[in-house]
Amino acid sequence: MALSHAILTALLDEDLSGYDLARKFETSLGFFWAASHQQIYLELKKLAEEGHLKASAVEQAGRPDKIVYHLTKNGRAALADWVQEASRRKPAKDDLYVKLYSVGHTDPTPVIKELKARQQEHGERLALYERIQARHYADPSSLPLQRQGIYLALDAGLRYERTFLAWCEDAIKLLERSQSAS
Amino acid sequence: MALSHAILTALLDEDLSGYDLARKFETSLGFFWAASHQQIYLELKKLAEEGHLKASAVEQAGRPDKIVYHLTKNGRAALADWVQEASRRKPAKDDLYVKLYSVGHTDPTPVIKELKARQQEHGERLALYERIQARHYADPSSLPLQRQGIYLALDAGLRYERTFLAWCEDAIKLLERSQSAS
DNA sequence: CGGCATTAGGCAATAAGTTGCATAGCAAGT
DNA sequence: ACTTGCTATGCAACTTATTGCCTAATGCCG
Repeated sequence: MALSHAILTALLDEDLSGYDLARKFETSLGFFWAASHQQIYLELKKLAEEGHLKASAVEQAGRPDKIVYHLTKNGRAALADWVQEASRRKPAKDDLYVKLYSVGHTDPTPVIKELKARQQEHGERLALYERIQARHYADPSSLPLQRQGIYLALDAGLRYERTFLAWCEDAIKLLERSQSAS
Repeated sequence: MALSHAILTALLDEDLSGYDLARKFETSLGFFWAASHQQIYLELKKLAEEGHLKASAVEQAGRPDKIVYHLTKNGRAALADWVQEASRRKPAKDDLYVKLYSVGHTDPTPVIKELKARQQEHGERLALYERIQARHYADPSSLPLQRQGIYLALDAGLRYERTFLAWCEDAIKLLERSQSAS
């Protein structure tokens, strides 16, 4: 229901092969909607069957042939419908929060360890977002409309990572304090 | 893989029936890991079969009988193992961000509309978190260890909602500005 | 008594996502 | 000749989650 729409969205800009899409989903749209190549190839097949995409085989010299997908009028309409549908907030579904609930019952050390690992991980992600922003979205008000949406998504990512990191730090402090107190 | 652990976590505190758990997942842990009653009953069955939980039928007067689940030593160990495992960040997987990528290609009006709806929704959620915090977690440093983890999860929720709302406001501003400019 | 909400539990079909594996062409290095 | 790595596509099995539906006991309201 949703990866399919992400794929249609990615194909608004340009025709792409499954392989191209898989790489695109490692960055950009993939920051917000991750997908494996297996899943992508499967969805592409379905979308082509449903008439949302048109597949065309492209012979290549020097590398394997590929199948390039093009968004049809049909697909464009389906995407527009989906954009119009209201969507709801989703719970975070992050293991970390669940683990916090066990803190009083078991040793908090592994949770602290994980918080520190997350600090690292989210710090790296923040740095990545910051590089992208500095390189491509430094001046948001001068951006063409097509880039403004992406800028906003990136901005949401930046704010999220910063908030998470600040929380992380405080969480570690609190847990370490009560650990040494006991 | 994960709801099962959330259930085990919820049963650390007290023995509960499937029905009780389903209600618990409407708040508290459910803020971070949502689950329907169908899914919960299914997981409970599996967990009991695997020996992580012990099921006991309880006859009730004045209401239907129920099955109460108790965390076994086995289940407690499995949970401890899981807490020790490292977990990774998850992409947001929020439709809204995907929709932003389509902004330059279709009319941004529905996206603005959705942003406003989200403002409402996240505002309500924030208010709920704030009520809970004021009522139960007003003074974090004096909290017993068992409540500190929950406090931290709640705090993460509070910060997330505030960050999201601030972003929402700016996003609406930007999109409305470029809409009127075109 | 009838209807409705609450408590309590469940099944079946489908959708979505993950994991592991397989195939194959071609280029470049050793 | 052999291996490594990138490009390119896919299947199968499994887990996880969603959706829609169902049964049944009881309490309460009118």
